[in-house]
Amino acid sequence: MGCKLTPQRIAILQYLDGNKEHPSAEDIYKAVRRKFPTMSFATVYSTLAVLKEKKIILELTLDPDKKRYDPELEDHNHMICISCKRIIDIFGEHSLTLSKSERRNFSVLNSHVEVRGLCPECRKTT
Amino acid sequence: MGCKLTPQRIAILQYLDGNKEHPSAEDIYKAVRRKFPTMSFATVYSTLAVLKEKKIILELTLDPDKKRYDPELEDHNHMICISCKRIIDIFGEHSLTLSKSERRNFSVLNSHVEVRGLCPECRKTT
DNA sequence: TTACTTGCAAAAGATTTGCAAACGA
DNA sequence: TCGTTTGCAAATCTTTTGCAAGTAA
Repeated sequence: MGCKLTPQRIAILQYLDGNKEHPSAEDIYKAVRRKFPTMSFATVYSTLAVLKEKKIILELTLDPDKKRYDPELEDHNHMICISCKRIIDIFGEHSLTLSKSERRNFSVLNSHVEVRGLCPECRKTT
Repeated sequence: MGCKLTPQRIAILQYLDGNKEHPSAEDIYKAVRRKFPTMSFATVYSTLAVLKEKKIILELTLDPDKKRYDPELEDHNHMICISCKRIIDIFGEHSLTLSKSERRNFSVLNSHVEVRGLCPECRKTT
């Protein structure tokens, strides 16, 4: 993988693999600490930094409170529930029309749609 | 305006009016403190909370480091330079196709496109 | 072996809160 | 006047960093 596969990193990778929850660093810390009681936040953050750099996971910024992480690599977008902060993947198409000067001036790496709203559960409650 | 128009709030509003910089709370604090040397962070944050709630400004979450604020109320999207963190408005059209079940389950309040890339200045340098 | 990684604690940075004094309506 | 707002400091929360000890390759 281009970096040392320590047991801690393997545990984090296993927790993230196929995970649709878009967990925060703390969620990951709490979950993985069950296997590794000595696991520290520093290790979680440094592992996330490595995985992010190697493009094995995405760091999401749509939750205003904290960063969330996503192991889904297929191109997709997200919905966030403004009430419970649950994040849901969206795989539909999306398009954005950029003006000529925008396309000329800004070199685009990627684009991402954030949909804000209420999830089914919170819609019932409110 | 439905809340007390204190000189501090007026100064913050004036600083934000027509501002295309997408300033952070600290940017606003530094700028407005020139007029009000006693201005505190607490006042900036509480004013921003009021303006946000009254939908007079938008709180942007696309800068991973801190929240940024935008007085532009017309529907638009944003580009962020991953190098210098400059945020630029985009007024083009955008569309996102949601599946039937997505539309049925999630009540959408708004959607927003974040484009990541390099701004003209940073593209030259890199 | 050895450079990379871990774990702890402390630090940093952004944001929030408690509360008494000040003030706009 | 009176309820809201300010300003200060302290607190909170997330994330980062320094460093000695441990470990994968």
